[in-house]
Formats: sequence, structure tokens, C-alpha cells
Amino acid sequence: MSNQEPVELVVLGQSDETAACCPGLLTAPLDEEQAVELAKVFKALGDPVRLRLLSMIASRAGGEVCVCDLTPAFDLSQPTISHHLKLLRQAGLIDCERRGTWVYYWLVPEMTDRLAGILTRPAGDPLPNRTAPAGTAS
Amino acid sequence: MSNQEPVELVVLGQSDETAACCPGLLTAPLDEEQAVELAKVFKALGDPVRLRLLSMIASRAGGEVCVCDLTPAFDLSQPTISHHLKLLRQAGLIDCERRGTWVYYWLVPEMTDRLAGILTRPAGDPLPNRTAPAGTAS
DNA sequence: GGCTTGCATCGAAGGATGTCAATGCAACTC
DNA sequence: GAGTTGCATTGACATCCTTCGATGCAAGCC
Repeated sequence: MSNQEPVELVVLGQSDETAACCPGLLTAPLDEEQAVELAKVFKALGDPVRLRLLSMIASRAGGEVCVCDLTPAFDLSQPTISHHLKLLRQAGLIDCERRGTWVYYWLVPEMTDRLAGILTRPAGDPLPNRTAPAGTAS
Repeated sequence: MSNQEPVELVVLGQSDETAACCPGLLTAPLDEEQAVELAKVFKALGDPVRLRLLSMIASRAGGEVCVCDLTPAFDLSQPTISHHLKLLRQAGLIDCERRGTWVYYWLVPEMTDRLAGILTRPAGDPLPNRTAPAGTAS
């Protein structure tokens, strides 16, 4: 289950040029290819249901959640939840494994770590005091 | 320009209960309302064009970029770029100001900081060694 | 005033996305 | 084996998103 589809994103175990990547979104202009890859991950986070699924999975004590615990938490059909889980998995944010009748999901913390890093600006960045951009115009 | 539409998201200057929010996505299950608000921001990041726009704006030396410098960097029409900038602005990720003929955009670092925080897991989190989930099943 | 330039807004068109009921399939129970 | 349960996949449908050309509007220039 964890390794049957070749579709998974590889923003993580990236190769060479993209590995040099991630000084972060905020320090140098992203090139087209990097942007396309990153956008897939953010798009996966761009839905309330998926965000709640991810947080339910991530905050679970044992680190894993059975789908049977996730589905009833929503007012949505089982196929819909299954679909959202699939998208999160394809984005590399979670992974899963079947154990007997049940399927368990867990967070891939390397991916959220990476996103956090990408959104973090370099240490001594001034935070320009733009509290009042002033009436230069408008 | 910075303050004409009441549409802007307020995931930032949030009020009370949501202010207590943000121990982060990864530590406690998100409630519905938080998820909806957060999803809007991530959705804004879920497009390659917007990611590139954001990174071009964020990584700019002076901290600001004129639209006239952004538009020619893409193979897209001017209205399309304008639309993407609007979405980024509504998400609270950037802001802008008109100066004479030109409009300048800049990053709202508080928002990216907040996102980074949301995606950061608590310090001593074990990073479960799931390198090989083993053949428990599948 | 009239003209030009820079950018936003307005429809419209096509594709992508979220959702569901129906179905398929694996595993467990009898 | 037959039946049941847990989850994924399929196909259909409504909605949303991205993109465009056309247009509007503000600001500077003649």
C-alpha cells in the first residue's frame, strides 16, 4: 500500500538541483518546475476536510489513525473521505498501511517540516514596519 | 487600496478563541471553522503562478515589486496576473498600494510566519522511525 | 481637453474539483 | 463455500477555478 503507485510526489527525496532548493519560497524566486511541485502539496492542504483529516492524523497519540475512526467524524460519505485521504497521500503528506481488515494512516513529518522551512524567512529578516503604509497614495 | 474591501481574511488579527488557536495543525484536531479559514490561505498557495508571484514579491530586495515587473515574467495575460494577485491579497499573504501610475505589492510576513508555525510540530516530537513500515501486512 | 499607459474588473469558456451512489475487492467469520 | 465488514475505485453531476478578450478607470503627458 505504501509503495504501489508511482504517482507520489517527490518534493521530498528530491534530486540534485531541486535538492539545493528550499532556501525557501521567500528568499529567491521559485522557478516554474519547483512552483508546480510545491503547488501540488499546498493544493492538497487547500481544503477544509483535508486539513481536518491531516490534523486528526497528525495529532493522534499513537501516531496512527484507522480510517474507521476518521470517516464518522465528518458529514461526508465514505468514498469522499477515501478520496481526500488519497489526495493527501499523493501529496506526500501522509502514508498508510493495511493491517487485516483495517487501514491505518500516519503523518509524514518530513513533508510538513519541509513546508514549514519553505515558509520561514531567513533569521535576521527585518519585518519592515509597514503598519501604516502611509498615504503616499490612495 | 490596502483597506477598501471587507473581504480580507482575518486569520491573522484573529479574535479570542481563534487567537488561542495555532498550537498548530499537527498537535490538536482542527475544528471546522479553523479549517475553513486556513484552507483559504493554503488554497491561495496551491497554484504555481501564485507561488511564483509570491516568491518574486517576497524575495525582492526593496521588499516591494511593481506589477509592471511581475506581469512580463509570465506567459499569461495581464488580467490573469491581476486576478492571481488579488487572490493572494485576499488570502492576506500580500498587500499593495498605488503610487501614481504604478501599483506596488509586498509580502505580509506575519502570514507566512503563521503558516510556518502551524506546520511546525512541537520541539521534542519523536519522528517515528517508519523508514520501513515492515511487512505487517500488504 | 484629448491621448496614452498601468492596472483592475467584467463576462464567458473550458477544465479541474468535491461529492455522491453504485460497485469492487480484500480479509475476516461462520 | 457464503455472508459480512472495511475501504478503494468508478462514473456522473454540480460547482468552482483558471484563463482570456473586452472594457473601465486612474494618473500622467501633450
